[in-house]
Amino acid sequence: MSVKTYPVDAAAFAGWDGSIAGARRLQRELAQRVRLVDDFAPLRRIAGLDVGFEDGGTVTRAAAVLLDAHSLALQAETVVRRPTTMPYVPGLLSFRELPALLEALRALPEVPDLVFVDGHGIAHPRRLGIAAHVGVVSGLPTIGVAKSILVGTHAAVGETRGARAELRDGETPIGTVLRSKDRVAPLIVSPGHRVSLATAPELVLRTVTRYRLPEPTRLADRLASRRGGYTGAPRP
DNA sequence: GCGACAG
DNA sequence: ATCTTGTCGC
Repeated sequence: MSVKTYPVDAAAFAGWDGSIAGARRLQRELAQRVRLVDDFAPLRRIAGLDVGFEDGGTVTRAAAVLLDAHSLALQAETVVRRPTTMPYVPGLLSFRELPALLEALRALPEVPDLVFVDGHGIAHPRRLGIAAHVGVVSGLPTIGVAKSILVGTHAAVGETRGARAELRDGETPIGTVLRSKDRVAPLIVSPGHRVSLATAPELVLRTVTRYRLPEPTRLADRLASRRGGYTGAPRP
C-alpha cells in the first residue's frame, strides 16, 4: 500500500509532498519563520478571515472582510467557494482551509495592516496554527482568535470582560485565554506572525464591541456561514 | 496502549 | 464545521 496524499496548492504549501507526515514536517519548518515581535504599521485596516462549508462539507466557503481599524466600519468583503480537498485532521486545519482563505484575502481591494484569523496562531502542537501559517505565507501580521483550546493549560479566568490567564504548553507561553465579554466562554488568543504575545490580546480587545467575538472575526464568520441579519450597534 | 483533539 | 426548535438568561 502507498501513502495517501492530497492535492498540493503550490501558493499555500510550497514544498509539501501531499502526505500527512509531510504536512507536519512542513509545519515545523514554517514555524521557524514566525516572528513574535510587534512589527506592523499604524493600524488603518484590519481584515477578518474565516471558513464555512456548504453541501455537506463538499464545498469550502472562505470569507474575508476589511474593516476600518478605528470605526470598525465594514469597508469590503469577499467570498470564495472551492471544492473541499482534505478532511479535518486536528493540528492540520490549515491544510484544509488555507488555499481558499488566501484567495479570499487576495481578493480584498486593499492590503490590510493586520489580519485576524478564526483558529489558533502559535497555540498549536508545532507552533503553526492556521493564523501563523497565514502570516508566514502572506508576510502579513496575524493573530489567531479561537473559541476552544487545541493544546495547553491555564489557570482560572475572572468572569468579567478583560480578565485573562496565560495559556501554556508545559512551561512555554503560547497564548492568552481572554474573557471578551462578561459571563461568556473566553476566547483563546495567540500571535500568528509579527505580533507579540502581550500585544495580541490588547488588539483583540480593542475590536470587541457587544459580542463575544471581535468584529473582524465575527463578520467573517457570518459571511462564511452565510448568515445575515443585524450586524452593528444601535443607531446613534 | 489510552485519551485528546482549532474548525 | 454542520445537522436543527425551542428555550433560558441577561
